[in-house]
Amino acid sequence: MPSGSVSGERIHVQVRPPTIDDVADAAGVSTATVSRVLNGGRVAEATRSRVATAMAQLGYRRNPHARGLVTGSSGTIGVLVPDVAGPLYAQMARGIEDVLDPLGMQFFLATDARNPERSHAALGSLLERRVDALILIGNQIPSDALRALIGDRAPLILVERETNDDVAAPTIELDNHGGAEAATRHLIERGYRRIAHVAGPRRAGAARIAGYHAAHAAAGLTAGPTIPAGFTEESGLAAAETLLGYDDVDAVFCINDRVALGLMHGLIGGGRRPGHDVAIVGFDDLPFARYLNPPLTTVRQDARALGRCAAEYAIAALEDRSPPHTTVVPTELVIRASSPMARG
Amino acid sequence: MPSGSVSGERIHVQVRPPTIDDVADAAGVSTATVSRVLNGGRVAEATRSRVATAMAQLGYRRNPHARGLVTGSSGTIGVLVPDVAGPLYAQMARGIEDVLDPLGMQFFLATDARNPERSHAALGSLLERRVDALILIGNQIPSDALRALIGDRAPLILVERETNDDVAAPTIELDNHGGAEAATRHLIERGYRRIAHVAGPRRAGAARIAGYHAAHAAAGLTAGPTIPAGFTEESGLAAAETLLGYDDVDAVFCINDRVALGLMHGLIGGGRRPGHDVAIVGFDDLPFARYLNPPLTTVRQDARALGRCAAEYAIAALEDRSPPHTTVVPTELVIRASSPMARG
DNA sequence: TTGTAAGCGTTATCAA
DNA sequence: TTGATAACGCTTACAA
Repeated sequence: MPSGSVSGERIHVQVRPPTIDDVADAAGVSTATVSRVLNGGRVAEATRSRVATAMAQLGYRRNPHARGLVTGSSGTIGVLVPDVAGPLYAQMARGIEDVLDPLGMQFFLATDARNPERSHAALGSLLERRVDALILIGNQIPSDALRALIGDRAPLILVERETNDDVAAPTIELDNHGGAEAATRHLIERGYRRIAHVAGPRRAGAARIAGYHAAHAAAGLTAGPTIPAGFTEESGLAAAETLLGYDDVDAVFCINDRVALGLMHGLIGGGRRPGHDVAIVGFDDLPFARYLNPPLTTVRQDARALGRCAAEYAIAALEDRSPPHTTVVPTELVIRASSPMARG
Repeated sequence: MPSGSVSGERIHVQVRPPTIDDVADAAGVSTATVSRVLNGGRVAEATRSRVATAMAQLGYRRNPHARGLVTGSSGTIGVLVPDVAGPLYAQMARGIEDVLDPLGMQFFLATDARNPERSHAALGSLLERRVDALILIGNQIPSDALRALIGDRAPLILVERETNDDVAAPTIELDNHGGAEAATRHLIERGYRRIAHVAGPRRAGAARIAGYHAAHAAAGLTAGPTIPAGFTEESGLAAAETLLGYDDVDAVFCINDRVALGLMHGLIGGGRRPGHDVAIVGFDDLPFARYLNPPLTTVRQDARALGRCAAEYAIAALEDRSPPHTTVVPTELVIRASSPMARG
């Protein structure tokens, strides 16, 4: 015998969420009819509204598990990024959300921290979730391993892939070469003659190095020193040490804004004035760039657009419209005070 | 009659992923046994290894939809953030991932851009996904609306809630008051006597204003002007305009680093030298802070730890271990060159 | 220790 | 236009 409820007592019952059966009962129709209302099938208007009322009253939400079980799809996309904390990756995620959200789709975000082992594990758990498609950003898994892992489970979209072997999948890339070339050409046009490059690793880094050289070649100039670095302020700071050794360098093109920031810091510490003694150009146009002292000339990339593009391709692939094989997203040079006309 | 396969032809068949039945057949056991292996039930070692082999050979992955359907849970947590692109939110997401990943759980990230309408919609789609728990970051939905929407569907964890009405849910907050007080006290101790505050909106902003006043009160000083601003460089720049009007102000405590950056930029533009004519303190310790010129004194917050904490509470709630009602995460003052000893 | 079988909440195929 | 009903792939009593 259940104990009587004491006045003021509040019994917490975990209520079972309403099912399609509950709705069908409430509306006096079959579950098939409710399902048709849900999925936009042919239903008499009167019936439809009765069902709609019942759903609203019960606060019905369809169960995605049951739905996924029968349809074989999850309405979900898996996104693998190197690092959630990178502002550019966050922007890409935002772009992906821009297109998924209106479609009622969501995405799982996983990170691999550029670690191959972690990469495999993350991809595994994404596939485990039965994502309908996969967007891989800055990925480094070799193409054969990728294929072995993914097979035909889900269409694949690659963004800024970091290896050179070809994968039979739509790829979206930033115009790293063009951006670097434009940045370097800008410095040349402003009268700088000894332009160093603080370079980044991997594929994107290599493309920017190539662009840097191309601009020199086009102007009939000899490229300056290339100093290898990473992607953070810290490695920019380290590059400054090296650069302070060259007193003929009058401009530096940096692999990105964060490196440029570290570099500027180091140069100032070494008694050189960015924007006066030495011109600086970055890459990315992070929010802080225009507020630096001096404001940083840089190559803007629209990471959000990249994300949007990737998501659109993913949707296209799901709908059997095959997306283009390779897309290159343009960059834009933003000129600020860190690269004035050379005093020469 | 199916046409014979032509030599060299490659027929692309969308292969049905292996099911638990396939594994059972391959291993010569029942599906129940396979399920036990999967879920760590009692199985003879010999059987277990046979099943494991079969799973490996087939490349079996359990279907989360079927699983979710019967268990009633999804192994998934919903996270609602104001804005994916904010570096701090990204760090929180990372902290959440830190604890979810080892548990084989994943999270859905939704954003509301501080927009109430969007907030409801995002929460709806998260609930639609049948997330097992919900982490709301910087949320502004009034408590009654929140309860109406969520009910008992999922345990709720609140991080840095931005309204004042109380919700019966575990809440994690940054020590905004303490951090602001420490920053202001630091300026006072360094000999500054006319300290302005570039303030932020909402609850966190109010707590920091209170901390700023508390430090003044404790020192028997009168607080300087408080200039309302937002959270970006742009509003810091605008605040600089105002501040240039006060020539007695010798130090500024800013709501965050981005605002401090904009402010410094504006002050320099107005002929005042941060770290010389005027001391500056920020909040957050974003990566760029220590590389500014001068390096920015700021209040570090460990957003990743906040995220970890939230995820742990969510897990605890799922396991019926009730998490503490309110947790305040401490901050740490990081002293750099933007706040030297006052010359006075 | 293992197997049998009954759901879980949908969608989709038939008939009516 | 509607309604039965059989999957979908898994977990979990209950039996053996």
